[in-house]
Amino acid sequence: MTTTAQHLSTPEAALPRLPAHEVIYRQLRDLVLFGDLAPGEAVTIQGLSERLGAGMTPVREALRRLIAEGALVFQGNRRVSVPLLSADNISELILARQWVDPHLALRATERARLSDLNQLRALDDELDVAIARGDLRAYLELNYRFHKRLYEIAEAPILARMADGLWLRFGPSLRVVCGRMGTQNLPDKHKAMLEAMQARDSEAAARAIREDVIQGMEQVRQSLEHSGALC
Amino acid sequence: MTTTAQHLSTPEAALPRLPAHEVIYRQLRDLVLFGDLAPGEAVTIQGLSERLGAGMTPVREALRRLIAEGALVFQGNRRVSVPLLSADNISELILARQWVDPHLALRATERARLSDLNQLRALDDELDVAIARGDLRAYLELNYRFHKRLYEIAEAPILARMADGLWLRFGPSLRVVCGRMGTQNLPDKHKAMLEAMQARDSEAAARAIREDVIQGMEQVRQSLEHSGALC
DNA sequence: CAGGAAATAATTTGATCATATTCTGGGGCA
DNA sequence: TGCCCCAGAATATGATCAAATTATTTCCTG
Repeated sequence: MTTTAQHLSTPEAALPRLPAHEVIYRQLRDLVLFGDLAPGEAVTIQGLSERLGAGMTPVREALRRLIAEGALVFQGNRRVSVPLLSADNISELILARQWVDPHLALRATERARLSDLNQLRALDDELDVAIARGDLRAYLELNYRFHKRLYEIAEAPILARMADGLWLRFGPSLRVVCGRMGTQNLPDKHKAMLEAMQARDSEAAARAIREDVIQGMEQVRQSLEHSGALC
Repeated sequence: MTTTAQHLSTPEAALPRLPAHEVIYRQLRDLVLFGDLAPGEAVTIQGLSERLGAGMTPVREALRRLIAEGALVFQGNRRVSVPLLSADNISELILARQWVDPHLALRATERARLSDLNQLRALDDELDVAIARGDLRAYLELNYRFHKRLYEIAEAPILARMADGLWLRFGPSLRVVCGRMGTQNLPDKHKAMLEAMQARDSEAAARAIREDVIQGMEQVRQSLEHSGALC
């Protein structure tokens, strides 16, 4: 019904035919990450199976993976849903990100090559455009890709996966918050970070990212407190 | 709410009939965690399916989950295996554990009740017995359960899962190292930690755990360096 | 006679398996 | 040595069975 591009029509046809469960996984992951599945919203295996036009085995595998990553929770016996964050959860996330993100930024600054810096700048420019347009979805996606790229540059796969996992947890709430406040008053610290990176001042880069993280996460926390337990 | 029909009070009488994929997952997890699957060792879906006497669908799901947690890697084409740790990987693990574990110990100290302390002490006593007997497998399992229990007491589910995930990554190597050096010269800092917890000195507890982590992980690192890239 | 609660019937969903299909790697043959 | 074919492994589907939630019915009480 809803979904189109089921098969064959991969954007880059040259890619080696990746398996269905992998495709499903990425689709669901994006759905969670960018808030298309709201926190608390429940999904069923068979429902997704029909919605995505795939068998249930690939869907099951994708779900297991996402559950293992904390993107979904296995609510009781029969429900899988996007987790609702409690105030304590938020505190944990803030704490964790306050540690990993700056650390990765530090490493990234030490390792970044010119092309890396250019890529980050390009992403940040696109981000500005998205903000100016008030395009929430693009904002969320570009903001994520900016940080994700930073993780990759750091060349620390284990820490990067930790950071990525954290993102999966607060992504849905971020959408809710931004949808409520608009994208205008979300001044990120990316510019300061890029300058620091260019100057090879890794400490400053780490500090900038730390501020960026705190700023964003505190906004989530406050929005959560105001709107009751639901976020 | 809806369900409360599960009788928690009956420990072994009414097990809620665990699904097969869950059972398989736990079996494989223990196999990895305690080094029964050596680093680098490859597994096949069909092989496990026969070995564990289950269909391949549950095995597939369990594998996806473990891969998502970093306990196994999807070796390119057709092999799933326990990851080999590089020197860089070890450094990342040390760094990460040096942060999470003390933090969880700190929280645990603030929250621990008398029964919690007694449980930890009991585990540590069993641990001493295992060391005295030279029972490697028991040592590994009890050491893990000691730390795991600590994580639970801290009541920080997200951080606890991060710490648990890290454990899955170096577990196999720990077995290799201990198998090589014996259990005798592995003096842990658990006693100091327990004392600090009892005195409600959370800073000291965090410090003790930090030393425990560093000590253990550095041993892994050194053993890795000596024996080439394989660990 | 009406309202509600408990029991039961029905539908939905999850778990598992047997099987078909696709793809990879290796061995045999030129 | 290099190419092609085949065995076997992994992927994916639909069917089947079991469990649970929902809907319905019935019976009891006020």
